[in-house]
Amino acid sequence: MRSDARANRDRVLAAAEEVFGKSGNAGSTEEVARRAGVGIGTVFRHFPTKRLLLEATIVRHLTLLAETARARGADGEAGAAFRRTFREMVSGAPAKLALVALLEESADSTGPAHEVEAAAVVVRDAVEELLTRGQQAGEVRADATVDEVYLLIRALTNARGEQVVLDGAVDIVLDGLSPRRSG
Amino acid sequence: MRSDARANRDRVLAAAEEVFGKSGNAGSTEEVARRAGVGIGTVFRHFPTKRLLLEATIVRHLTLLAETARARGADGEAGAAFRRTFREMVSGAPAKLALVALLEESADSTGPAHEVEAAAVVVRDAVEELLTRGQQAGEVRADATVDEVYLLIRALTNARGEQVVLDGAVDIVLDGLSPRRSG
Amino acid sequence: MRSDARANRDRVLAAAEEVFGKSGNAGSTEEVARRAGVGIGTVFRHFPTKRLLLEATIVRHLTLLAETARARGADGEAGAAFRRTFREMVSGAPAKLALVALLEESADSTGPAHEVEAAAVVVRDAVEELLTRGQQAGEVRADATVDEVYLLIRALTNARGEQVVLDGAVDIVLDGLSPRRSG
Amino acid sequence: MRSDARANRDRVLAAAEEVFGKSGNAGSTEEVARRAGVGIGTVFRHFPTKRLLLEATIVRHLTLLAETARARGADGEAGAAFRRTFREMVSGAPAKLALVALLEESADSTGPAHEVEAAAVVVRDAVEELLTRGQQAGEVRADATVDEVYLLIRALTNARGEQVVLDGAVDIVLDGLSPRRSG
DNA sequence: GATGAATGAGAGTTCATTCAT
DNA sequence: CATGAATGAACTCTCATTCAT
Repeated sequence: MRSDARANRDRVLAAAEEVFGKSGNAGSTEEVARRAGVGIGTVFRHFPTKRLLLEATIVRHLTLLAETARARGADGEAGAAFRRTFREMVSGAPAKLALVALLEESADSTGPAHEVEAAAVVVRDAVEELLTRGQQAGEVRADATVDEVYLLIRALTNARGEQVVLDGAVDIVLDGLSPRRSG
Repeated sequence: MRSDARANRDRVLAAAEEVFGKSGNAGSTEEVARRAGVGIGTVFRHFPTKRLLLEATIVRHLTLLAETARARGADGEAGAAFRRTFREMVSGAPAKLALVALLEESADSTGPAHEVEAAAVVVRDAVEELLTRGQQAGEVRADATVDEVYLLIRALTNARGEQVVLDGAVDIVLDGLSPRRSG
Repeated sequence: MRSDARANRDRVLAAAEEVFGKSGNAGSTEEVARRAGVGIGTVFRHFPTKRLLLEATIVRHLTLLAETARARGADGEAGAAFRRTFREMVSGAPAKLALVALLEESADSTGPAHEVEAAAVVVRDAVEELLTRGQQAGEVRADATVDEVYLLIRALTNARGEQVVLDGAVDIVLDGLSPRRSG
Repeated sequence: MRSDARANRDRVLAAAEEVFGKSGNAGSTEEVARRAGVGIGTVFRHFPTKRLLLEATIVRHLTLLAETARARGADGEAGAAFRRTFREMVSGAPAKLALVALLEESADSTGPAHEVEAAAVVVRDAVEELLTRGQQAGEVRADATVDEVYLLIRALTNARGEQVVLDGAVDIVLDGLSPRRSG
């Protein structure tokens, strides 16, 4: 029955990403169970508290994000890879990075767990690698730091608005990240 | 006793801005009452539902924000005024514009009330005026739209991070908003 | 200023009869104040608890009822007077005697106050006089007791239904109260 | 655990009948839970709003009442069956039919739900059948309508008073319902 | 291991009552 | 005396968490 349990765990996590991604921390554990097609007890067997479920959801998402970033970064020219990945992280994962912000609302507020921080570091590292390669290729301004780029990604990820407006805003930011003229 | 009531109303609003600004919609009305130093009944006398309290808090904040923007915009040279105001809106009002996003989480989800939308329009108008004047002075890129600029402000306002990182990110964005070189 | 106070007291009582008559004990004291056109403080100055306001309302109503009964009873022939009064008490005072029942719902449930019982006794006495005179005139069955008649009045007073149905039911009861054939 | 749930549901309904029968709509759901020996959450799991609990209580009571009426009505001679059932409905179910009246007090006041109305119709139908049979047997006055009889039952059901007085009042009413002499 | 009924602390809201003005 | 703002206990309802089956 090990595979059943594993399958249930995954369905719960997928359901949790939907629910928390849409309704934030206000999404209920029962809603997660319903969408996963399991009983509420099963959710709590795998994730003993709501907080842990939220953390696992975030870790899962960040891990997928980092993998995508690495895969994209391997392809082709450095500057284009950086910009493509920047765009994808912002547009392709709507409201998901926002999950991280939810942890801060969480009652006990003991800050993100180690596992979450570790996963976030992996994402940051992926961004860093893309950024560094872009800068070395002279396609991204040299004085931009990973922290700044990562903050911009997070900020835009959470922004709500029409797609065309968001795309325009990303264009502006990427222009700001292009190499400076004189010096 | 009218002045007492008015004073209490203001204290409640100030407390609500703190509480909702920090904990989002998850912040409790009781916490607001506690911070305001009044009984729970007093909060509900002034704002019959939590939703209305949230809306009043947002309107108050947006109104102050618009006033600030207009005051700043009147001073001096157009491009500098635009950039100064952009910076102030992002840095000076941490996590406050985020309040607007909270309305979407609100249970009934009937969208923001008219008063809130009206207040948001006032802010957008203030931004628009600054943007237009900056563009006419040739200090801001001509193809940037208000919606894009407003989205960037909102996105950065909600971003969490160290002040120095945030400042750097704003620099990047303002660079992206500077006039394009050759067409 | 004594007359002002007296006038306010009366307006409050009249408002209370409306409110409690319609909404029962669920009617709020503030609603009473609003209808009376006075502040909530004024209501509590005259009637220190809701319970006392309710009792005073009932006493007022019962007193008026008894007066009406006595006035009616003085007119004309005994049997007709009895029947006319019976009808009027049932139809003319819809939902008002029901107020008495509300006392039993009242939280502390220490039973009706002495004043209320005294007023109820006056009503019962008025009914008794009418009944006795009707019986002495041979127009009402001799074996009917005051308690039974009074219970029938109270029961029908509280009954909800269309007027024509209520009238028919009263006819049936009055037939039951007419002298028995072979007795 | 299905049988436990069913048992709890029934205990809650029985407790609700007690509480609402005695204190009306003012009776609290917490009191119901206490009497049923379950947690407050259990009550709300079975009946998501107080209103629904009230309705279910009424439906249950009316259903039992109709069943009793039909069972009694099948036995023996028509006039006796009518009178026996009339007595039982009035005496055997003290303060319970009154529950129906409570719905009108209920906040939203959207009137009784369909289920409640349907159950009430069943009771009325049972009364109608007994009445018609009694009239056909010449044991009940021919001009009495179901509505009138049903109103009398409801009125007397709600009446408070000593048993012996109530019995006497019922005797009077049943006399009023006996066939008219020279009609 | 899975299930879902039961639990009860906590949140929003109401309202009788008090008291400063 | 009148007023109405302030108070807080109590109520309805939600939801994370537990546990018997």
